[in-house]
Amino acid sequence: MTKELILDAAETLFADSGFRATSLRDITGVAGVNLASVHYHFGSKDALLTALLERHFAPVNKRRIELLNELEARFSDTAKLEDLVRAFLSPPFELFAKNTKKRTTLLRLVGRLHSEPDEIRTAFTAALQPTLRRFTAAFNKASPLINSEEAAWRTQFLVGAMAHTMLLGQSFPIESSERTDPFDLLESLIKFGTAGLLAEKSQSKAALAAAQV
Amino acid sequence: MTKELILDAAETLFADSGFRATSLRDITGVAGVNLASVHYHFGSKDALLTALLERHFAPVNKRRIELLNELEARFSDTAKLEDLVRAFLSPPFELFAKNTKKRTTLLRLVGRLHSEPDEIRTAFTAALQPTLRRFTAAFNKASPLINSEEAAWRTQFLVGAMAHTMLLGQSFPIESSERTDPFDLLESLIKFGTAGLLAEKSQSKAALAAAQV
DNA sequence: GTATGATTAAAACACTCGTTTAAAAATCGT
DNA sequence: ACGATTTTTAAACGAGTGTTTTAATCATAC
Repeated sequence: MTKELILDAAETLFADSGFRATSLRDITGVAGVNLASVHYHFGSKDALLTALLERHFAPVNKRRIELLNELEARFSDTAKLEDLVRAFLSPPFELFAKNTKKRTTLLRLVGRLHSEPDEIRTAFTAALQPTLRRFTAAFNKASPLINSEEAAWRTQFLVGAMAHTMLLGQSFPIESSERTDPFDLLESLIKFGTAGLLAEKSQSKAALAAAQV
Repeated sequence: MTKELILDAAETLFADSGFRATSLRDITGVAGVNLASVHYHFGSKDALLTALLERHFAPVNKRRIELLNELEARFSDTAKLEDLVRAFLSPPFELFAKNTKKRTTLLRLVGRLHSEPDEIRTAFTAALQPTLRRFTAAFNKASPLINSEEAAWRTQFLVGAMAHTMLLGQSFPIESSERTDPFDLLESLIKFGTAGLLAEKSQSKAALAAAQV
């Protein structure tokens, strides 16, 4: 029980302020448990973060791969790019939809993790890497205008757009729109990313120079 | 002289490890100056960061607005979207190109600032906000398929893709490509962002539900 | 050359951090 | 009901933080 209290508190605080800026005393204070119980149950602050990631984000990547497998099985080698993008982006949004209490907390946490200092981010990034490789290959196959190197770059662009959007969370700095259904946001992101991935490749400066010879 | 040494060292260290994780002793150690000189010249660690931003990133936003003004003056109200995107994205890349010594350090620093904990990021984000508003309006005008709210969202997507890309910097996790000319990266990002901004708007779930009545 | 002001230097301050220790309390099987 | 195990508690440790203080050094003008 204490274990859950700690994880819940840590989730919120990490999402709000980041890993390094959140002290164990902050966490145990919010959770209403003793300071030492963190080390009793998890061993260290780093291990607490690992447990946190394991609890929520391992399932996200698993779900992504599931969806990708379904698409590839169904459409052999002609899966529509938009479906692929959706398979990549929707699992984290679904994740938070299930945890109605936390609302956008988890989304912000994911967004933030993408930009934590390197020592912290490494574990998170490493876990994402295999998933990214699969999707890069799938994007590349579904977007014939670009080569594999370009596909890898653009996948990173998509990850960046996603992470930044999640980090902003509910505090989206747009005056006009009070209606910020995260799933509308997801749909916009899918359209944006799909079009970006499909765009004609630009010629590199090196290629242009060679063409003029 | 000491002032410059401190700024240079802080730039690199902040870019590598983030603001919070970098101690003043780290900075003065690298700079080879006394610890107290930071407070003598800047007043505090926060003020040091402010000075850093002022030195490099105020010119970036100024340049963006300059380029935007030129485009709008030249093409009245039909500026090409790709040119607008280029006007927004290229100044930070030009910035680092001038500082040949530092290479991608500055780029990584900008990328990281977009995701520092809120207290730190606020100043940086606030400085970006007016620029973002101008570009959002310009994007909206040049991309007739989307409304102003959608344009604001997509501008944020673009910022996210840019920030993430800059943060990755030279350590781009792509095996195949050793040739990572940052300006090729910029061109790809422009193509990606332009296409994303031009994409047809998706119907929101609310709109779909209304249509079925 | 010496007085004046700007800069640097060394040391300490008050505080927070993650972590550890050791005792108290609670839980559970028998 | 008691003994064993798990969990919680309070207190402290050592290291590291930003900041301040005080004295020493430097540069510059008279």
